[in-house]
Amino acid sequence: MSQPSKTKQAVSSGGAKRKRQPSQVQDHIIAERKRRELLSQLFISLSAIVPGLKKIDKTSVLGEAIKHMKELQEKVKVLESVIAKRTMESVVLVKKSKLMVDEGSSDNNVSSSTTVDDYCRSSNNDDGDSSSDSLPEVEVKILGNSLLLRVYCGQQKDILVKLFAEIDKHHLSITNFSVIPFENLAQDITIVAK
Amino acid sequence: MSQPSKTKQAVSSGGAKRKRQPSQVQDHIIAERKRRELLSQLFISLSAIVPGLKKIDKTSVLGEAIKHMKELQEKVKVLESVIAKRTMESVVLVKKSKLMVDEGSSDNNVSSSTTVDDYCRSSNNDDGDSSSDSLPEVEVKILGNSLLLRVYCGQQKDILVKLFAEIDKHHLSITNFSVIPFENLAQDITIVAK
DNA sequence: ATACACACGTGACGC
DNA sequence: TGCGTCACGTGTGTA
Repeated sequence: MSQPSKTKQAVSSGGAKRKRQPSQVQDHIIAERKRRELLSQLFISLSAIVPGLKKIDKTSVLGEAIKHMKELQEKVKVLESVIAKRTMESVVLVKKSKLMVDEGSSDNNVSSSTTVDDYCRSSNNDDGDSSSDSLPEVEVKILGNSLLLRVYCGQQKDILVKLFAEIDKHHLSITNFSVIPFENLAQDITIVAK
Repeated sequence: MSQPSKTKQAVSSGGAKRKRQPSQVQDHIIAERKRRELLSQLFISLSAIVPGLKKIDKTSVLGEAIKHMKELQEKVKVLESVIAKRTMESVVLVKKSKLMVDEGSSDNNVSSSTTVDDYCRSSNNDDGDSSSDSLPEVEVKILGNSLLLRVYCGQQKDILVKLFAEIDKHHLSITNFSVIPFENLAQDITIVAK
């Protein structure tokens, strides 16, 4: 710690520069020291959360932090898009299931790309059952070129025509069919088509 | 640019300090300058990718960068777990609806079912679960004092009598009954009793 | 010893 | 005016 103590009290002439008093200089030193210490600690904290850090240079830490941050942002973007796509599929599914129930009859020209696995996913809820509000339950099985469709739903009257329309839209012919009422509240529909 | 030119060639005695030659001092200055410039640029780059930055202090930039990086990592973690859960559900679902697709008859009546094949394959060679041994699938729903029993199984002839015996054992009377064959290999039995 | 990295004190600029 | 921030040159330690 050198204290040059250049107490230069300039006169009022040309290139004069006011010198601070020693106490202020000391304050300045202390403040700067504190600032540096804070910065160093931040660097340490940063290097702690950046994974796979070979060098602990400030430059390396900053560079790797930037790189990793960009990767993270890109990753978040991708993951969010994946989730969005997933939920989108789910929504499409629910929509497809709902169109059997609702009389809204929205435009359903999605018959090209939606495959049977979509139907399978449509009955996805939590593993525990117990939530009877998510009717109808739809289940699809495939064996050879036959398709078994089972629908458990409430007692809407128009659900059968919608189901048949949907089946017909996929150019399937029904080979077996059964509808069983359940306590005047629900019904279990089983269809085999090929 | 001051050149003190303190060429102090110390002797080998006590507190001697070797002084560099002027060119080396200059190199040192230049090198340090370059290092600082690089660091500043890194700070700028960092502040560019950290969103919502009010202050552009070095400390603030570092602090916000750390904060944001932690948030990103946590977000990635959550999103990945969500996706894992989603795909898990998907696999469980497909597994639950054990549709068995034989790769031979890919007659495409049932619209393109390639994704179904994929899912089935990926879920079938899972653990050593003998695929068709988990039949029959049994599902029971209870509504009021009625009971809906659905059995999906192979074409055993004795399963019906066993089912009826079981139902009779619980003093239930069958009010509705349906058995639907499925491709000469399986059958879907639906019973309502009360 | 060459090269790099760091912390320090210090002058300067802006609010 | 003072307080906070920055960049600079420099000394020192380490590989």
